[in-house]
Amino acid sequence: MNPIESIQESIRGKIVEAINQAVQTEQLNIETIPDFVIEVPREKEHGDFAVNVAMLLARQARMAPGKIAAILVDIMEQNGDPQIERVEVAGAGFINFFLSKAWLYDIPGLIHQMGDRYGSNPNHQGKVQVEFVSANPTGNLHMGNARGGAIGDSLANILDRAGYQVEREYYVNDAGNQIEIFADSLEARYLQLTGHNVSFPENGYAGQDVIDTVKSIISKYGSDLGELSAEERRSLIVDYALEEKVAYIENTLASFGISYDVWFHEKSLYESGEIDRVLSDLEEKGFVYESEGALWFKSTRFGDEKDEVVRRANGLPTYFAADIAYHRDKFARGFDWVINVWGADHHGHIARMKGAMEALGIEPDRLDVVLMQLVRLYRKGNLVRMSKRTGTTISLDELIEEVGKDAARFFFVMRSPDSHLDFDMELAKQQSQENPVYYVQYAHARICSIFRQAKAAGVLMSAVEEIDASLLIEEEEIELLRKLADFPEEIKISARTLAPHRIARYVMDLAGLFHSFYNHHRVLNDNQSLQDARLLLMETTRITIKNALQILGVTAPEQM
RNA sequence: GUCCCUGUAGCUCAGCUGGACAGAGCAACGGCCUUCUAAGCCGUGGGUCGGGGGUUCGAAUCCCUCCGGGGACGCCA
Repeated sequence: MNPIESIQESIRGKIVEAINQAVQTEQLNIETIPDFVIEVPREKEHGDFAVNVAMLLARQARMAPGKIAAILVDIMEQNGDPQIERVEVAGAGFINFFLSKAWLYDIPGLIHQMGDRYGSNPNHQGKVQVEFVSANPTGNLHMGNARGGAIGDSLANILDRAGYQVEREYYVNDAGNQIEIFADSLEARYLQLTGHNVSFPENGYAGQDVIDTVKSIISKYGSDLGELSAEERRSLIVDYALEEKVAYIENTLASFGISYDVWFHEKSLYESGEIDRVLSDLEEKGFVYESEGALWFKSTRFGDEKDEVVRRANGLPTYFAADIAYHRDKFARGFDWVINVWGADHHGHIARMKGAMEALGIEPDRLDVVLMQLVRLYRKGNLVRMSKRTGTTISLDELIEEVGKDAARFFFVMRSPDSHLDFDMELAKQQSQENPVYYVQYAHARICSIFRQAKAAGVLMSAVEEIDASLLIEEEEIELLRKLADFPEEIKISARTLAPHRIARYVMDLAGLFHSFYNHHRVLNDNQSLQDARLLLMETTRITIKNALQILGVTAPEQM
């Protein structure tokens, strides 16, 4: 149920009807009705909804927009409609609708009835997969992964509420070249720590975490794996390390409020032969060629800047080859829509990935990539360079430890993915008005507090059917109702534009309207029926705040 | 050099498929607690929407160009 959408559809119908009547009575001479917009004006004086159809018809009808609008308004006035208080022509030819408030007063009952499902729209169908984070299991999760986690998970929640059947997936890069390098690094550390004099590979993973992992291997298996062949020892070490890393990632993300439906292992694509298969399929279709000993995909055929290697001269497939096989597999699993959340540094990968899908006969528009810009960390107003070398890097578990899950998740989705994110550690930790997370959570806690007070005073809210919501006539009440009604539409737009930050903004606005109401009017008072109406307003505001926060992965505390 | 993102109030950002005098939070200044949590509210000031062209009845939004910031251009992932 989407109140705004219903109203817009109803207005659309009235406009179309009026146009048709105008044509029939020869007041208007047009061929087609253009795709007009029903928008919510910024200014209240411009009504509840405004329609721009008269401007769009002007050229076709060879008539001034104002005149067309006047004709349509005239017809609509004659038709009459209890839903519409008045319609008027304004500005350059806008048709402004002023509605009767009846629809607003239906909102609380609707929300109360839907409860934690309020905001959900059943009007989208299909299976959609959201793949996000997918950090290499060779190191810790960093700020970029954290942002990807927050965006991906919220996006999945939004799509779920928009009616899609959603699966969350993590792609574990546990095969290929980098894993060989990872294994080299582990092996070198193992030998070093067990008293052998070996050098560390130049491009190896030099971090402390690799050393820690090796130490735990030694404590578990001892410092002498001499029984094993070099090959067996290597695979034992790397398998152990990967398992440990994946478990770490899974635990950390779980404490970030994220859990996946599927952990897909790149290794399985090698084992099943899927990579070779996809390469030979591409070969069959003539989309690959050999050059300098390597096999290349003709991505330039699909608008990419240059072709891309899929199999190296040494015979090993590249990451790209595995990714093609992986994405074909996603669609083979029946997803209608596949969404990847990637860091901006992967943008060059998009064109060729879509090209590869096209080459395989998969409509490339079914793949969407949400590209997110980088995160910059600030401490006390100073930019902290994220450098592993100097040790200033902060991992996701450290971040959660320092600022808490709620603040971190909220901050990461507060900005559009397109926007570089400045993460202010001090602000995230601050428990004050400067911190938007607390502002929203406080609104929820305040409402809960009202109900605690009511209960203590022996006050109970009447049954919803007996409550007269039309007693809510104060400006703050009307604006709150209006905002509550927007929620399903907000989710719909967020789903369409893959924009979780809209929900963060929405809930901040909603909290603001609540606080304003709270400071102007009392809920608990001696007017029983007004008190009931306000209690219902509070209850439905609370539900909506909670639902919005749920989407963002932020808790809604009952007390603060 | 090519491609992607970005440039909106002192700061951080929002502005949905172009729409009516450009918004929010913070910061600044001034008010509001004997009544449901002041982690709150109310008010004031503050912007050539990077510059310049163009399309349009209408441009922060679309196109071109220039300038600034970030990123990507590997037989790495």
